[in-house]
Amino acid sequence: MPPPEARPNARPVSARRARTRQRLLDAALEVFAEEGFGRSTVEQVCERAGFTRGAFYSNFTSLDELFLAMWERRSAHMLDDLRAVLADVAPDGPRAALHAALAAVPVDDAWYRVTAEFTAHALRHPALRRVMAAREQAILETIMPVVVAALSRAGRRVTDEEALGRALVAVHDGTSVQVLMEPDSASVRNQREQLFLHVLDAYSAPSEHAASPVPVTPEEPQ
Amino acid sequence: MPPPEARPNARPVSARRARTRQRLLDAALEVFAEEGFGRSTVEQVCERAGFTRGAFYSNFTSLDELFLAMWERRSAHMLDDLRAVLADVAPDGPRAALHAALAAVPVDDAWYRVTAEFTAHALRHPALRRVMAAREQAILETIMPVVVAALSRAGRRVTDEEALGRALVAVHDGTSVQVLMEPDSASVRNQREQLFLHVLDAYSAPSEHAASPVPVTPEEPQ
DNA sequence: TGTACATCAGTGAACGCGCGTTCACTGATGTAC
DNA sequence: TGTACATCAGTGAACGCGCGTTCACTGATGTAC
Repeated sequence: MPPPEARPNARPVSARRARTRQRLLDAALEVFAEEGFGRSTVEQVCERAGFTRGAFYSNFTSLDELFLAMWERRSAHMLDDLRAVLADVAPDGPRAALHAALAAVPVDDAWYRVTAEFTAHALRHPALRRVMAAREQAILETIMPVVVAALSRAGRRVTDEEALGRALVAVHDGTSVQVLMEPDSASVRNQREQLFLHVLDAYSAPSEHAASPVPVTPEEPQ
Repeated sequence: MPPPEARPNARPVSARRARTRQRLLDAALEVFAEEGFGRSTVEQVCERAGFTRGAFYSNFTSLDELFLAMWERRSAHMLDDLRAVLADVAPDGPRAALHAALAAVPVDDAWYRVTAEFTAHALRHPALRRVMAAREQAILETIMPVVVAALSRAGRRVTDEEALGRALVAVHDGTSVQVLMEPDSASVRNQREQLFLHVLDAYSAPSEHAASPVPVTPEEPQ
């Protein structure tokens, strides 16, 4: 039976080594967020993590590899959080589910910067593009059952699941920048939420046997 | 009367100098798009433009300054294109206006990468953040009158212009990545267009005196 | 239109630093008995 | 539980390259007469 990580011929990773890797990965996120990926150096990451450069080369072959490892770990982690939150809080309908989801995936300055650069980088490298595509797929598989269920409880059925999923991701990405650019504006945050609700509405229809087939979109706040 | 560029004490820029600057700006876009901003060097930009590094320092003080100048020029140029196209093609209602606008702002791989990195960079530097905010404002002022007019011709009036404008920008940004990640997928492009139409619909209502107050969203293709 | 001179704009060589990458080493961790 | 040995994981010094930045220079452009 293969070891947990399923790497065929890999030696088991010692605890010390795992700690070192983790500290390098954490440092990488901080440095990349502050300096930008392209401007970050091996030296900076090692200094932040409290190691010499030799330690880096003993664990990774390049900054690119570290960047990818860090991004994958981190985004997998966020997806776990999202899953956990959605599993608990979903049952109260679309608005509650939306609030829970937005709380679970907070719009985070540092992470946004890193992901924006990773995206740009991925558009240049087919292998990374596949990584991003897989991640997006995982996101959709995580949220869509919950979205569908929450809408159903509100008396609405989803007309085109794929289109809705893509729309939600697009709205998330597109509005995140706006929130980050004007972090103190409550109206930007409200408009973001409204847009989500409008999209839920547009991609679902009243189900036939529903008690009260009302649209999801609530009174517009102002 | 101040010179065209309105720089108080600046000497007039010679034609030769203007050509050099322009070649450096063009080279910068190419190099930044290929290598990423952070990984680009003065040397690479100069080689691409056919100059020695001295020429660069005679025209700019840093790569940051070049990046900003290039981004501003380029995005101003795209905005001009958009304005021109919209001035001509708008009168046929929302769908035609949308098509015209999407054609005028093509989803361009190289430009997307550069803008993604510029955004990340701007989130780190308040001065650049202001530049981006001003650009966004200019975009809204350019498109919103046309959007409002086109909807009005379709018998609909906009309920919240600010919210609609922000929603359109967010949808543009968010769906652009998706199109670039799967450039050959017709359905991604269609879904992008559908989403735009849904948003136009959600943020407008039938006007009272309209002949035929129908929604903008057409039959769903599939 | 031609010549002399002044200023401008880009050249190319030089300097030095920061960093990537390597590697012989030492201290830490694990194992056998 | 203690000792001897083996392997692993990170250290730190060394090397060299690429690039940022400067600057004395030359050829290009403009101007006066």
